[in-house]
Amino acid sequence: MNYKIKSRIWIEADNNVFLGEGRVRLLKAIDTDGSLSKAAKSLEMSYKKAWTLLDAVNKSATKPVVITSVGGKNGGGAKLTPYGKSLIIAFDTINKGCWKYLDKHLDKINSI
Amino acid sequence: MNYKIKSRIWIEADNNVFLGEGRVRLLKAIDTDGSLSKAAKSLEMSYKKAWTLLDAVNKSATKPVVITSVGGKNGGGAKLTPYGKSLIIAFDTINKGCWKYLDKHLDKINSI
DNA sequence: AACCGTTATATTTATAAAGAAATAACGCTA
DNA sequence: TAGCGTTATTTCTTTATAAATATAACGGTT
Repeated sequence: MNYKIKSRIWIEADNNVFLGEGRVRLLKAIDTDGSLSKAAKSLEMSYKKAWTLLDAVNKSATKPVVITSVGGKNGGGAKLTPYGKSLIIAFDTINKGCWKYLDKHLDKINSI
Repeated sequence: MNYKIKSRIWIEADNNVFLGEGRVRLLKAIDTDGSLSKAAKSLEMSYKKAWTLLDAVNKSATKPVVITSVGGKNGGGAKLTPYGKSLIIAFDTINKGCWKYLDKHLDKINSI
């Protein structure tokens, strides 16, 4: 039997978690759906949990990541800023690179 | 303010966690102390928690990692196998390399 | 045979995290 | 002004995790 190697990476700001895989997944869904409640539904997550995650992201970010609006034509919505979109891309790039690095070095374990 | 990037890596065997940072820390303490109960104390962890961790390691390992003995001269003890010692070294090597990789690419986030 | 320091295990009790449900507020539309 | 679909927030309940406690078994030593 061969072992597998796994990882989780996350970004911290001032000792608080800012971005992780779950939060990036939520940001992607917001970008697709244009709404926090719809994003929550599409991820099979409670609205409250999604709201709490997004709130944490916005509070620890150095620049706005998602702009929310309440009321109006369609009831409101949530929209990623260009900064938010760039964050998703950068995070995914680093994450995939990390996986690649780890897979490349797993034989250090399997060959013992 | 600048972001920091953090990670956790772990090894899985057959969809079960085999080795992670906490388990490696425990193995190191066992190697130092020669006893699971002493290792637990030195890590300020309950004996039961330490035992459960070690049990999980032994159950999912492909080769013996720690040999325990009960009764006898000093009441018994726990001793790493050569395989166990090699695992610690390999895990730490990969983990440090992962940190280095991530730190090198953090500017992808900070420079947005 | 009694003692000792271990490993091994079950049971109970706290504590923390997650989930569910309800409600308010907002601003456009009709 | 009543209705709609959102965001925003509180409260309560449930579930999962961790911690604490107790006890058995082992095999040398004295």
